Amino acid sequence: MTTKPKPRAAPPELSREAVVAAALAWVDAHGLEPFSVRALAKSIGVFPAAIYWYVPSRELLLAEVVAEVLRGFVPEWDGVDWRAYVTALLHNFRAAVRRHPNVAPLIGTQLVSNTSIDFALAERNLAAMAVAGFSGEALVGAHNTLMAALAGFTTQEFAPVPQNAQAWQQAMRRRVAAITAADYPALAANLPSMTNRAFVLRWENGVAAPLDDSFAMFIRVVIAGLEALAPGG
Amino acid sequence: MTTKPKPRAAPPELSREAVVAAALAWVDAHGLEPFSVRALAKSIGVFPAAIYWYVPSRELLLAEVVAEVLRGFVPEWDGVDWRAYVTALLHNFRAAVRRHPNVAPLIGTQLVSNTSIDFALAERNLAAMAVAGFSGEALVGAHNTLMAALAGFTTQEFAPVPQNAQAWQQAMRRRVAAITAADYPALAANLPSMTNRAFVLRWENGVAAPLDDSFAMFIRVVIAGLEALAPGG
DNA sequence: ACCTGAACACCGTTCAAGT
DNA sequence: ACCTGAACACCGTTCAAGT
Repeated sequence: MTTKPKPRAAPPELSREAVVAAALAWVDAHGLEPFSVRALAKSIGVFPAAIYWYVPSRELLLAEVVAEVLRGFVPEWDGVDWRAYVTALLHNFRAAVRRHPNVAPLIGTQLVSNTSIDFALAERNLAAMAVAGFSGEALVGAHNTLMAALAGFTTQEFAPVPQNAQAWQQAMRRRVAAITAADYPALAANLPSMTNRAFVLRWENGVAAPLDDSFAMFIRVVIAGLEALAPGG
Repeated sequence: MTTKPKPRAAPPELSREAVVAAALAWVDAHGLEPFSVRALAKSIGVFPAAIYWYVPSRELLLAEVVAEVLRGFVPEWDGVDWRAYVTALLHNFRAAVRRHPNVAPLIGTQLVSNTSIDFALAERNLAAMAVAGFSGEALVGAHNTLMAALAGFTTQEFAPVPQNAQAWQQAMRRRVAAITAADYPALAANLPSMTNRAFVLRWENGVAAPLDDSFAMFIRVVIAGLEALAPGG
C-alpha cells in the first residue's frame, strides 16, 4: 500500500482543523472503507494516539469531515423567490457531494445529527416554504419534503460502486444486456436510454456517469408538487 | 456483554439462509454498528470461520440482509392506476425499513448494487410512468425521480441517533429549546409543531417518533409533481 | 461437505511516560 | 500542552487439519 519513502512532512504543526482536513484528503484519495485512524496518523506522520488529542473518536472525526464537505451549501434566502431557493439548495448540495463523492455514504446518516449550521438550513427552508404558501402542519411537511429531496437523489447518485469494481461491473453489464422483452417488456423497450443512466440499471456512479438531466427533472417535480399543494397558489 | 449461559442451540443445522436470518436477527437486536462476523458466529454457536462456508465476506452478507429486509416490497402493477402504484411503492418501502430500522444506514448504499429483484422494480416503475404519460428521456427521469423519492424520506426518518443517545438527546433538546426569534425567526414562530417532528430539529428517529403526516404529504408532492410534468396530463 | 482451531494482519482506544 | 510508545481487547479472513 505505502510506496512513498515517507518524507515525514516537516514539523507536524497539528490542530483540529488540520486533522479534519487531512482525514478528508485521505478519504478523497483512498476511499471511505479503508479509512482508519491509524492510516490517517501515518499519512500525517504521527502516532495514532496523537489524533485523539484533537478529536474524541473516529465517529466524531468523520462527522466533522461531513460538516466540512457540506459547509456553506445552504443558499441565501432573498425573501422572495422560493423556487430559486429550492433549486439552489438542491444544486449546491449535489455540487458539494460531487466534490467529495467518497463521503456520500456518510451523508444520509449524518444529516440527522450534524449540529453545526443545520438550524440555518431549517430556518431558510421554513421562510421559503412560508412564502410558497404553507403554514402550520403543512409547513412542517414542506420542510421535511425538502430534506427528503435533498438526500434522495444525490446520495444514490454518488453511492459507491461495490469494492470489486471489475467483476461487479462486468456482471452488471451482462445482466442489463441480457434483458428480454419476454421478462421485462418496458425495460427492453427503453434499454438504450436506461442503460447505465438509470438507478438500478447502471454500473457506474455519478462520478463517471452523472445524471444531470434526471436531476433537473427531479427538481422540477419537487417544485411543481409544492406549487400544486400550496394553499395560496 | 454476554450474560446468557450460552445454550449452544441444539445441532447448528446451518445454511446460507439461516446465516442471513441470524445476521438480521442479530442486527435487529443489537444494532448495526457493533455487528461482527465473530459476534454472529458466537450467537449461532459456531466458530467464526464457519460463516465463511456459506458467505464470501462480511460485506456480501450484509447485502443479503438488506435484500431480505426489502424482499417483496415492490407492489403489483395493475396496468391502470399509477398513483396507487407510487403510493404503495413508497409505503411498502417505508414499512419494510420500519420493521428493521437498524439496517437503515445500509439501504441507501445497497439500493444501487442489490441485484436480486431490482429489475422488477425498474420494470414496474417504467410501466407505471409510461401510463402517467412519460416517454423517452422523461421516462428515465421519472424512474430516477421515483428512486430518489423512495430513499430520500425513509432513510433519513430511520437513520440511527448517535451512539451516546443520552448525552446527544439532552444537548439536542437544549439547543432546540434555546432557539430565539432574534436568530431564527421562522423557526421560533413554528417551534411547537417543529420540535422533534422535523428533520434537523429532532432527537428521536422514526422508531420513537414516526413522521406519518409529513410522509403522506411528501407522497402527495411527488405525485402532484409528476402529474404536472407528464405530457399527457 | 462442513466445521474446528489457530494464526495473520489488522483495528479503535487508553494510558503511563516523556518533553 | 502535546506527543510517544506500548498495551488491551478486539476485528475480518485464511488455511491446514479434522470428521
